Amino acid sequence: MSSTQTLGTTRQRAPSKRALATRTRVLDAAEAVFADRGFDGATIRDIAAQAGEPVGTIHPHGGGKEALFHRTVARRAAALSQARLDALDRQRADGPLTLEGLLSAFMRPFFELSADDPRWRHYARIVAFVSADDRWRAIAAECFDPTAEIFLAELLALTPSASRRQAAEGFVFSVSAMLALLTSQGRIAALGQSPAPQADQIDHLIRYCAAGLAA
Amino acid sequence: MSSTQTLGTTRQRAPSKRALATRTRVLDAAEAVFADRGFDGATIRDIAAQAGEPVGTIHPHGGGKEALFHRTVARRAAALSQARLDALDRQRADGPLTLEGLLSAFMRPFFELSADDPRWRHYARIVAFVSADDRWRAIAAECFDPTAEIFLAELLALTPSASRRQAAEGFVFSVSAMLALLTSQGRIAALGQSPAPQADQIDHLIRYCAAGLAA
DNA sequence: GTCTATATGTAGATAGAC
DNA sequence: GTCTATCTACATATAGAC
Repeated sequence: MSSTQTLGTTRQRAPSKRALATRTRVLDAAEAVFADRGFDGATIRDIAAQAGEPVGTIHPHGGGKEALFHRTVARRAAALSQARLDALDRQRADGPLTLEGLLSAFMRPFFELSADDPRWRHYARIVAFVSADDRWRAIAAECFDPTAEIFLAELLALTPSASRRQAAEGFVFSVSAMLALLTSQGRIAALGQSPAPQADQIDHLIRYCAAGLAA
Repeated sequence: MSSTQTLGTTRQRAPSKRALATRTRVLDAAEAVFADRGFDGATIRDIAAQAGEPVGTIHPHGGGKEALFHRTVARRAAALSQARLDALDRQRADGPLTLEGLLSAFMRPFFELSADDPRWRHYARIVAFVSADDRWRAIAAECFDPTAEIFLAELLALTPSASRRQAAEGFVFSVSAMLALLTSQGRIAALGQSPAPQADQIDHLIRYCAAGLAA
């Protein structure tokens, strides 16, 4: 490939391929470090080292630590939402929606992506942080609430005896259980005294949440 | 009251009343600041300011930031465990133990203490941090696992068809739902679009978990 | 035991060369 | 756009006066 500076007439408006690649590496590195240490525990230097980039490169691409965190969360949010909504459509195509089907559409895509790609596993931990800490409420509202509203509306339709308030509580309980399964494998293994196949765990999670929501 | 230095024959082995009062204030302040900002976000200076003490006073009482965090978690752990075990005994006295009774004994004491005392509310947030982050596994193992084992054994007895592994998963799901209710009031209110009386929420939580565990 | 002052390291951010 | 070198601020921790 020729160098990027000899392209002649092309204006330098759009980021070059190389700049885009750097941005991706910086975001991947931020994802890994934020997942491992949390927002306050992570340092720009750690992220730069993980990305194999000099420290100064992080700021042009991230725009400060908070903005970098925001971008890290936002980057995969649309893909995650789309995977969930696609799964919901597929459940609907299979017949009338059930509680298990609804939960499956919400939860399974996350686990499938995490199984395929370690970066999605990092992302899952970051989602857990964002969901648990009111400090990131604005980010959660932007990235996750729209999809949550859709699933909550379906949940309300499936449990007509529940108030919206009760449905919201049950939804939050279920999401917290899902995030616990994604992030607390260590504790589960310690208490359970044996490793478990992931597929069984997910089936168990969905049964657990469906029964709880039905109650 | 007379000053502490004129007591004559008493050796200065045991901490003076004043020192004990300072220690209590330092731990209360640490509890509040750790709960608000997390371990990495909290600073010794914030804790000192909250306690109304000079910065240097924190180290003699806490022995470093990590040790101070450990002491903060450990201080109320015994009282919490005892409250849970007492509640379990009371449930047993009322007749054969049920799933709801077991969950009630584990969860209600925490909510009752939180309702009475804002410091217990801070403590609840810290417990959530410790439970969610593998970094504090050793502290969790020391402070919470012994009681968790007892309740897990009762749970296994009540659900004979479940393996230990499944019981442990269900237990972790239930604890995460409980902690979500303690820490995510903001998100629940936002999704639910109306405030909820706490008593109803706890009843709902216990019904939800009991149904999930029965599944 | 309590508090003041300070040592030491490292954080986030930026200015300016390439 | 990329990278080097550096600035400023504040973190934890401690040494030593009271």
